[in-house]
Amino acid sequence: MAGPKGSKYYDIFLKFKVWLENTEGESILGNGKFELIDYIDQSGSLKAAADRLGISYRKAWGMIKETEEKLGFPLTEKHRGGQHGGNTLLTGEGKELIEAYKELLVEFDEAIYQITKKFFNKVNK
Amino acid sequence: MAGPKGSKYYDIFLKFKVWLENTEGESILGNGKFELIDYIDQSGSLKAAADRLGISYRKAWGMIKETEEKLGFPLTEKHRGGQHGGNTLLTGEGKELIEAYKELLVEFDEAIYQITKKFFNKVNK
DNA sequence: AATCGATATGTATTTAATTGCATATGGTGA
DNA sequence: TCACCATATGCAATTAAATACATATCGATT
Repeated sequence: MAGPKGSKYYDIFLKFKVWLENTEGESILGNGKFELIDYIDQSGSLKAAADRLGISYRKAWGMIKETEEKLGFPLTEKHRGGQHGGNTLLTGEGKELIEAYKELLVEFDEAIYQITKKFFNKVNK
Repeated sequence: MAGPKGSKYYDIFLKFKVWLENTEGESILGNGKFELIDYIDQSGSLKAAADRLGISYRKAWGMIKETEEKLGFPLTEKHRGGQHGGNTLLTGEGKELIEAYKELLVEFDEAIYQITKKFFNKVNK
């Protein structure tokens, strides 16, 4: 980590996480679900997104369902049937959400840099 | 949340979390453990701190042990025996750590305020 | 109408995390 | 030296979370 080799917190790192929560304190979506939604957007398929994330289709499906239920509106538009079995696209809200989240992460990273630096300066020796 | 009543994300909140991690990606200490350490500092007793947090002594003891093992140095100084059974105090490192963490949280809160506001402005309506 | 592949979903299983239980240790003051 | 009470720690038990398994539905294309 920050600081010279051998300092107390040399191989300790400060990590952070952001997520959306409802009034009951239930997590609605964090990084994993954002990634899933992003991949759905890129591939047009829930199955493809699940494969890419290395999780089961069953799990990915459950993640989306749970998120949409808690949010109260859909992020995806699913179609089944057809020669290719079906597909999943993002709604306008879904697209807006991943865009906003990506920007959020960038800004978070920037803000955190200075804070982290200061923290380790204080604590390392 | 941010935005007028009735807006899409009206009762959705953006939350964050910070914690220390080692090179193996194991969590070393997050908010719960910081709180525990802070209460130990205030009370001079692991048991009192556990009671205040509403967790078992067994659990609190395990939290401290695990943290110190992963960190590689002690945050507490335990004494047992005596009329009152014993007590637990913070080491210099322990005190420094909770001080630094408290400041970190304040700075995080400040930084996040603007970012959160922007996020919900983008995404609400 | 038969095929194919993704969506849809209940149920069972396994694994991990938490909690609780029981019991030992140690030292000060009465 | 006995009682008291917090620290110390293994182990059982309970819960919760993640994964796997099985099976159904749907509709464009052939």
